[in-house]
Amino acid sequence: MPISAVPRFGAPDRCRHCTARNTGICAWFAPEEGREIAHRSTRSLFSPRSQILVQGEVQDRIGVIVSGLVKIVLNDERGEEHLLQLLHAGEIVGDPLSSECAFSWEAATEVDLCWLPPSTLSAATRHNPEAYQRQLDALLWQVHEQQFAQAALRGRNSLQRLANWLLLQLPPETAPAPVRMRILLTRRDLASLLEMTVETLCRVLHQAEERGAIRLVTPDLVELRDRPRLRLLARSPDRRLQQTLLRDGWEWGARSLAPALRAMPRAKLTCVPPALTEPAEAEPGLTRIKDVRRVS
Amino acid sequence: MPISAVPRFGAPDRCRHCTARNTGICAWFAPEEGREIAHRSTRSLFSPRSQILVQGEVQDRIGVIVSGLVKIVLNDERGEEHLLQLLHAGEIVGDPLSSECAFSWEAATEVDLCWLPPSTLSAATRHNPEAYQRQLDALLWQVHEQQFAQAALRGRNSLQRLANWLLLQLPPETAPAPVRMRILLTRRDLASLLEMTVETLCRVLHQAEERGAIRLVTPDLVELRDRPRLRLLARSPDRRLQQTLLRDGWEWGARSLAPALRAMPRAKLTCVPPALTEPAEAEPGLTRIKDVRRVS
DNA sequence: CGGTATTTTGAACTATCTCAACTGGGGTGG
DNA sequence: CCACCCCAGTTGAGATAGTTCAAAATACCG
Repeated sequence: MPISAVPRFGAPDRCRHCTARNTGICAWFAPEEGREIAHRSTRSLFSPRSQILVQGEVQDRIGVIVSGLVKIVLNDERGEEHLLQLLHAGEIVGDPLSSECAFSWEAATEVDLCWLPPSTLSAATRHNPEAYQRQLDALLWQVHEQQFAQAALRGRNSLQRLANWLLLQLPPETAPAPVRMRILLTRRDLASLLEMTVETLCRVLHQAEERGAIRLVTPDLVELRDRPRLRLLARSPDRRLQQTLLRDGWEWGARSLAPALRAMPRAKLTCVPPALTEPAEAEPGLTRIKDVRRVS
Repeated sequence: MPISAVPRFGAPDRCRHCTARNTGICAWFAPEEGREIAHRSTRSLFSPRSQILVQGEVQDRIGVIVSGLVKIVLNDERGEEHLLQLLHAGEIVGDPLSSECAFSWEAATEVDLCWLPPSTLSAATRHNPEAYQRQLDALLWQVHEQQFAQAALRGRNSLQRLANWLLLQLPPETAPAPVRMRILLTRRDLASLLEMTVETLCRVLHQAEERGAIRLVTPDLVELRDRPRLRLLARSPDRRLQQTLLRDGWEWGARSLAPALRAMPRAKLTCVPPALTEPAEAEPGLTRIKDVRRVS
């Protein structure tokens, strides 16, 4: 079913150089088990818009994302797509619980995927009690992540949702001067993720630019201009309340919400090292930008 | 902190007659463990609008809902409340992972809660490998539930969201003629859950009545008039998804296969036996209705 | 280059929100 | 027992954020 999948030849020690070997499920296994699994796993490449698992079809396997971004998509009967969640390197594609996919998994960027044999999970946990604990932690974290993501959409208008999302993607304050990020998602995908139309996303993006919070170097390259202002855009639009909330509200957000929120949808934008982007700006050839994207 | 909490005297065999003893976490323990836990657990009663755990405060314990509905509430910077999720009998209040509450847990109805000692969970799973599997299943289901709930809000207008929610609360097609349900949530809470204002909820509720899908016997008592029409109003984005939700939700609820699986949005309305509601309609005195509510 | 897909802009339209007033049940105190 | 108040629920009318449809501008690719 994955039309553009490109199966790679399997090597026993494939995992050794895998970038995902220390993250997520791959780190749960004991060394011997790891080798066994390495033998039975297969790798696939998916091109940007291809489907990995299709809603409604029967799945018999799960995969680990080695690189790239994967969308969890809900298709309604009008043909509309709803981007529910984004998955990053190290996270799991597919649903270990049910055999029939409730959603589709699609490649948002180019995706390198490592398929594990169907029974891997249960086998690993059977022999390795510690894997249980890890799996539990991972799931608990996922629940949290979902709750925070959901919370981030509530009671906010479009501009606030966008600003909030941008803030979450940004590198920390300590990053060197020209903070830049590449939006790896299409407008369509990002709009769907943030619960708005492409048109609204567009307007709101330029609104954030007009208000001096960011600059759009190219449609998919964002430069941070004024972090406090962006932070302001992400919060309450009500000016009267804004004042009072700058004291109390801030503490609130910082204390209870921020830690887990920051962990949330990172990497939908990817931070691009200044060294690589400078020349791209000097001569904004698009081939250059594509190269950068491949490198990162 | 729970102002209205009424601690009950502790009895060693308290669990024996507990309605939650076979659901959720309580079913995970081995008999001996169960007794040990029974000794160390405490019960509290919470009145409808009281807080059980407060966002931002440190929690050192988790509780099992014996009866009643508990809201997971997010307080944003403006002081607005956002109802993220509802929890039912047998489900867990509090977050086993982190010590500081990211959300508030509040009683939506009268709530009977059983507090477990902090280390209960880890202790149970340490001695009982099967508990791990159960915990995993419960969590996986919770992830599912969240995704479905989120999906149900997407790309739908207010009327569709309400109709969809009503459908999920309804007893199965096979139920006897006058299908009635009591809305246990206030308009405010339900509106928050469905992402709309109270006013919109009200209009949309009466819109569903005008279109002949339901009838509002009293503000909080709904009678199903025309299920297909209601389904039409919900304009289900994906038939398959809808079916999965309905089928699984009910089976799970009825048979209590996997404890946490009953977690579905069910029971925000409560199905009222016709025998009890008939007299209430004949003479719609509110005292009568209150009695019914207490009984159910 | 020329063609196609994506992004951006424009303008009319509409669902939902906001504010404000009204209702009716039911609890309270005289 | 009545008069009163209070609060959840309801209804109405104006304001508006966001959608929809349509078209221009720009990016992308052979």
